[in-house]
Amino acid sequence: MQDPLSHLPGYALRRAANAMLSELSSRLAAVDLRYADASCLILIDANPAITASALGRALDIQRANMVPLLNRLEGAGLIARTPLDGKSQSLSLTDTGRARLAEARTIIDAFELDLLGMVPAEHRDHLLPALNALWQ
Amino acid sequence: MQDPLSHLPGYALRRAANAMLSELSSRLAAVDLRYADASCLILIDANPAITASALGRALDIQRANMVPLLNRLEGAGLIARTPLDGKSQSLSLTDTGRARLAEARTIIDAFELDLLGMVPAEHRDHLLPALNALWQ
DNA sequence: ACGACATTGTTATGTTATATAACAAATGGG
DNA sequence: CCCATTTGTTATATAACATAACAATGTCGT
Repeated sequence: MQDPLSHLPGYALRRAANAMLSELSSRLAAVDLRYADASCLILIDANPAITASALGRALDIQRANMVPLLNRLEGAGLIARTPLDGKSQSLSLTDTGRARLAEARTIIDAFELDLLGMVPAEHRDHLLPALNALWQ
Repeated sequence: MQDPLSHLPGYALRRAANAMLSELSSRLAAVDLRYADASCLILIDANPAITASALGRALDIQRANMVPLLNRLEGAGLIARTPLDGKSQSLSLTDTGRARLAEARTIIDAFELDLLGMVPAEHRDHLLPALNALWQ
């Protein structure tokens, strides 16, 4: 089968991201978290009292789409929303949330190692800077 | 803002792929094609009389999800489905499809150049092999 | 201090991509 | 020739992402 697509960086980027996301998602399912959930927990942990919209901006998720996401995390008892000034609300991890995040980190760290392990050594150190240049 | 996520290859991969896909999609909209449409046209062109399910396998798209995709391409007059053996059907580009593909190629080629141009020179040649190692 | 303007959280809604299960019809290997 | 597999298809569900609108609130310039 002729595959002219593999020569296109954009196509390879898409396929690689899909494969990665699918594998990571299934591993995170073991602790009942989605990819976006884990990202939120990590970012809230690193930025205590961050605002819902600031979190959305950091993750490039629209305000409107943060609502069901945060509802789910709050419903699972992982985060708490505290009114900040009548308009904004500050987000924080509950104890349960911190514990779950610790579990997620174990999974994620192992995953990232496996991911980099798939890349031939001579290309490995170039991957992260190259990828970050594409969006940051 | 603390951003522990940018250090994670998996996260960078996701963000880069999203940024790429969003930009390419909006450029392809100029010729009324989606990302998946363009991929199909390219692959059908490179593999004349390819079967619908073989195309789906090559693109990692489920058989069931190929149906609306191919319906759309056929409805737009870009491809033709020809019964092959009573069970399979062979796909081919119409003249309109070939012309549209030529337009798409111009857009895609320019896009891939721009994409690689965003990557610092010292990392550039490592991107494609690194990405392909992650899924192929 | 006030008024114009921007921001926040939210609801509602739509689209795209992707997943599974089921089906009839047809193929192909043993 | 039979049985497992493949093909195209329908129906359906979920996740991710987008837009528009809204009320309430904050902010900034004057």
